[in-house]
Amino acid sequence: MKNLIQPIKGTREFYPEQMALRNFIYEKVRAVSQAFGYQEWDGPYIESIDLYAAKSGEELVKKQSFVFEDRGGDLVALRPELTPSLARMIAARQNELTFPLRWWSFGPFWRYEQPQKGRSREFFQWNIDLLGVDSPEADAELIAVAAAFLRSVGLDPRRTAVFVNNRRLMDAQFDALDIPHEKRLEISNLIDRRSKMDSAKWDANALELGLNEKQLDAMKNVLGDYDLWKKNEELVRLFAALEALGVKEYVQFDPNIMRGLLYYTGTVFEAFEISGSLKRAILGGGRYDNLLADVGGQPLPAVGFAMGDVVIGIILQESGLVPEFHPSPASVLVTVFDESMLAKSYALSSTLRRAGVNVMVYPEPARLQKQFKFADKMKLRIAITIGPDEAEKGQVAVKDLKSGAQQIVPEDAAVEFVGHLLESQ
RNA sequence: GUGCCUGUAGCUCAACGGCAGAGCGCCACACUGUGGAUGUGGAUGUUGUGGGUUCGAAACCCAUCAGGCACCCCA
Repeated sequence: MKNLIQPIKGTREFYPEQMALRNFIYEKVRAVSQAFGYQEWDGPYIESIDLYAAKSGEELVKKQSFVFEDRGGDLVALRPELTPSLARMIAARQNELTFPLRWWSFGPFWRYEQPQKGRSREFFQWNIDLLGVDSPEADAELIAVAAAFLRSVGLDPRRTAVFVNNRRLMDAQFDALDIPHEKRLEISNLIDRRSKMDSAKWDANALELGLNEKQLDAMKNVLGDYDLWKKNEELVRLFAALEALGVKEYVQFDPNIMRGLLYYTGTVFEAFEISGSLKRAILGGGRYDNLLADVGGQPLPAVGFAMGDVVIGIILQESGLVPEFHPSPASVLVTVFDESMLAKSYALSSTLRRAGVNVMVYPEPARLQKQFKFADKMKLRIAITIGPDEAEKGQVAVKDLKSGAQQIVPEDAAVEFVGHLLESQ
């Protein structure tokens, strides 16, 4: 045991129970995506480093990507995000695709980070994007998709919320405060961290970045003004659309949401658990209208978001929202009484399978006690035994493991009897 | 890359300089044609690794590896 080679730091091992959670998230993601008419797609898992160097932030490419040299000497990266692949694939077929385009994807990504709660180096991410429409209503649709997902997994508005802001609105505030353009990125990053820092320290940092006292006070007024959205026509329309879409109770305006990524141009949003142990975004996204042109395509407006599987997985578990784990997909165990009964047991299992029942056969003769214990641990519904007594009369013993009742039925009636038992939940 | 914390049985942990233990789980039996409950018994460890201090180290010191948490960044 001590000599096991350890898995690579930050990678994920999905034992059946974790796999069930991953599949649960995937199923919910798919259902919501399809409910809004989005098409599933995927890109390559490895890409040339150049794809990211063109537009992703330096941090993401240089420090957070798994980069290596292939046998031809080219630098390739395990994809740290999907949007550049999306932009390229769309640009390559821009004249043949039918817009507006609604695409979603769920697949693995890699980032070289320090693993900690809510963060691993290998993770699955849901990406969903609407391309070709530039309107607050399109932004609202994506936020509605996010809210619909939260609702579908059982997270209600008391527990989770989507916080919305708008980059253009904030830029107008920066203009009004005479904050120079070259400082806005750092100040935005600082605003992003505001909820995690104590206020005195935050103030000190802001002054250090070059704000004067007057600007700092005015900035704090802006960041505390939760009615600021009423001054922005885009946000007024956005909230009207959210109300019509039936998700308004999930959404709040918050001027402190900035988001680090450089390419956002308008609406930005992030979903959080309101009172949980985790101060990490469940999902985040926004409008990015310049990206297609940046990678060499025709200009194309776009809005989308991404959700990692790690944070939502922790929240679902901590909230008790993960469905009960069923160790085995089978509902029936056919026991093996002894060597001479092996063939009969296999034959019965085959008959049941052809009738559409998921069936396991105990793989060797063993004490029935052991076999029933196994069936119990695997949470199977039914155990069937064919011993000498049954075999002699052409019968089988069917036991309902939930009620404990066992019934002897003719062999050729077994399929029907098992079917009834399984239907009776 | 920086800081703090933790590595003891399959799991959760105790022992904090003096014989390495408990609970859960596992296996067997009570009960050789039937699971969940109960009882009895049993197996499992180079105490992460390497070195040092000491009559004596799981414990103290150094190094190293691994993990967790936070910073950074972000899904």
